[in-house]
Amino acid sequence: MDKIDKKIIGLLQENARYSLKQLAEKVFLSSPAVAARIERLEKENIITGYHASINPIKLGYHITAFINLEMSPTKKDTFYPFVQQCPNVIECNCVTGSYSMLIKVCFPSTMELDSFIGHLQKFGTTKTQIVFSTSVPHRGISITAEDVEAGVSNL
Amino acid sequence: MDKIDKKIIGLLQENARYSLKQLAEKVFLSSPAVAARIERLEKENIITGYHASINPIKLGYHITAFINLEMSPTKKDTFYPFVQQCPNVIECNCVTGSYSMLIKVCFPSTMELDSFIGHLQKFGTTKTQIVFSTSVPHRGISITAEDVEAGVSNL
DNA sequence: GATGAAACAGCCGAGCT
DNA sequence: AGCTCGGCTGTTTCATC
Repeated sequence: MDKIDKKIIGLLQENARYSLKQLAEKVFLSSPAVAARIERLEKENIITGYHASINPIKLGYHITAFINLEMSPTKKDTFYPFVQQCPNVIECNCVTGSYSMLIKVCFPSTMELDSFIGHLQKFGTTKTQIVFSTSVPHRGISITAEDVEAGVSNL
Repeated sequence: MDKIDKKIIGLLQENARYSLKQLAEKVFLSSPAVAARIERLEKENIITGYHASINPIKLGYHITAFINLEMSPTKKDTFYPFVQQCPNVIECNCVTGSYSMLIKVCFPSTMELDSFIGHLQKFGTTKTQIVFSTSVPHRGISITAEDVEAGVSNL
């Protein structure tokens, strides 16, 4: 895991559809060398996937919200399969604090969100925050050369 | 925006590095036809990008947390550039409720997180939730044929 | 990790439905 | 208008060094 690996990762975070040749030019290596590095990064589970980002609003999903759910741990066995299969769940984390699950969801309107929260009552009590605007859209952790040298962020 | 477009979007969400030919086979179209559709979806800002997902832990970022920040709106002008340039900020949303900003961050350890929260005090009061585990990793809104027909999620 | 050849995929134009 | 088919170009992959 050297500087070139990090550069490749950075480039693939920027645009996962760069061709091997394009990547090779940018890191001053040959295409086969880049291909081998990417294969290794995938095998080591450093790169876990390549995903298209889509605009939920253009698909009619106008409401994004974060739901904090206070749930007794005994309910996990039914809760986890539920959130995993629910297409409106964008992300779900188990977090510290009394509101133990933090769930990010997307819905066409507040009506469907309301209905979803209703279903969540089965699992525990909820506290919902609807997003107004997004100043930083979801992105990967940045791994530029500066960060590497500094070890931590440039606070 | 028909069923085939949605299928293509779904496939690119699953793996953004599928070749045009692979996509073409899966949707029973020719590669040029798929290329034209993708170009259109990008131009219409339905597809906003293609990004590699990486495992933060493998890069030494062991702590992920959500920070709720209660901030007076007058501080936005300095806060927005700050979070946008900070590489540890994975996502930042303006949300309803008294804790107006919800910030997702990644740090090597709790030490750096603590230091970051210290800096945030300039902007307002914070409430932090550290992530223990992730039951649903960040994913795009799913747009399968079933969803399209149902209009909403299969609750 | 580089190079060169062969296989493969992508691109552009013409013709079709 | 949008799709397919053909050929040319560019890209990936494999063998060799």
